Amino acid sequence: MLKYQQIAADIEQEIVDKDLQQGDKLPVLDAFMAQFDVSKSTITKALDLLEKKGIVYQVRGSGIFVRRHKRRGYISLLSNQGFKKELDGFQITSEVLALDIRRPTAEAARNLAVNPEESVYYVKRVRYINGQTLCIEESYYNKSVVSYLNNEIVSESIFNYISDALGLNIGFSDLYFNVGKINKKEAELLRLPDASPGLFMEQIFHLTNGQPFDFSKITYNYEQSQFFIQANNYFL
Amino acid sequence: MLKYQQIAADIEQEIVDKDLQQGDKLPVLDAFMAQFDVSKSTITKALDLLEKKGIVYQVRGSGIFVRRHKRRGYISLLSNQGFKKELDGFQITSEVLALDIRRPTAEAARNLAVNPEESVYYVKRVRYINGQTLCIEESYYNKSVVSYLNNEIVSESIFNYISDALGLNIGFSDLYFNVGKINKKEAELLRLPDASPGLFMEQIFHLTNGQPFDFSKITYNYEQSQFFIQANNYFL
DNA sequence: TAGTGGTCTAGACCACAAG
DNA sequence: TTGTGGTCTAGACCACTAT
Repeated sequence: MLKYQQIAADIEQEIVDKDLQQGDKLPVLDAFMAQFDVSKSTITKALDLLEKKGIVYQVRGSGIFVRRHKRRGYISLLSNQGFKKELDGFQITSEVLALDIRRPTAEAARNLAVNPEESVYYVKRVRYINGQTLCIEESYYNKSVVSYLNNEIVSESIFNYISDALGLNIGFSDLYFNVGKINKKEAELLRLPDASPGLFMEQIFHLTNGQPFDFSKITYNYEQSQFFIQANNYFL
Repeated sequence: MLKYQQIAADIEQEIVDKDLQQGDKLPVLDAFMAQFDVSKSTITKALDLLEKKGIVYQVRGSGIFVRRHKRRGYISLLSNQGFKKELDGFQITSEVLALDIRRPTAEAARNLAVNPEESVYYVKRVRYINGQTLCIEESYYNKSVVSYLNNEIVSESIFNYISDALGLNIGFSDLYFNVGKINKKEAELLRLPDASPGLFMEQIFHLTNGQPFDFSKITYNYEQSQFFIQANNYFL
């Protein structure tokens, strides 16, 4: 692990351990430089990482402060990998409805940037949170990247498998969503009345080298769908 | 403007001018160093900024590539300032339903971190996109930050006023949302049937020094609500 | 092996905030 | 005025990709 990543992790851990709250001040740069025995740039890099993650904010001339939102049970749309951390204390399980190798839809082929003739993995799951339906998920995986999947893998965290077992590095993702009414089939799976509100999401995941490997379409149970985003204003 | 910001802006402009697409390769670092006559760190800083904005991705040992999503008409949830840029070609207008100074609700006071006795600006608007209802927006502004508002300002972009006229620096925001059914009052304003699906968003905006100054509750017309997010995987 | 991006340093200097 | 974070440099060295 790189120095600045380790330092960032240490500082983050310290925030958790000391249960620091929004607005609490962290030590000054000089203190961190001494503590970790590294140059100013390395500390800055570590803090920039924490800032990107939405954990601190830096104020010139003043100090470094903790950024911590207070609401629990919201799904973070930035931490990519589905749920996990944001929902600690919440139990996520999956029921696998389909797992096979097939031709992608035109839409899937386009989003995965693969030839429509080329087979892909298809996975359809219903996901549950504390026993209640959370969402229906249909995923297409580029087979030349994700070469093998089985029922066991697909019942657990597919992303853990991809990064840990396959050693692939997940880089970034594009996420689109809109709101509408669910159809009869979706209503059945989500155990909701027909034409209930629904959140429809599409997400394309890329490796760090830019290659798309996963195109997913997710329909959320509106009763369980609470999301949050921490945005930074790089935009001016 | 700082060197690295200017360089980032120049590179971004060049991507637009040359109409580069997702995956297109940019010049190598050495070329940029020569072109702008700055050190490697400065170029790296500029490219990191563009990476945070979701405009490029960098691949070690390979190069720097353009990242560009293809779908148009989606509202970016990361570029903070409501709409504007993402919706070029789309006309956004506002109808002001209320503008006054009042005691905040308990909820607004909590989110703005002000005393419940302390008056705040309250603004309620309906926003239209190409003449169709887009959303209902109720906003509370911390009066000790946003000291003055009038009907003219509030009919246009409040954020432009805050940054340009008041000279305040908008830093980051926390955004929460869920999906449900709109009530009768909301249905009227959005010109939708009662109990239509709706997206309910709450957003807290902070200055760069961390002070919250705007708490907004927004109800979106589900027919006009298409959103996108470009996420990076800093999370591992 | 050569090319390319990433990390890290030490230090000079700048810009903003607080007292 | 002092403290604090931010920018920028020049250069050494490292890690990954492509060929």
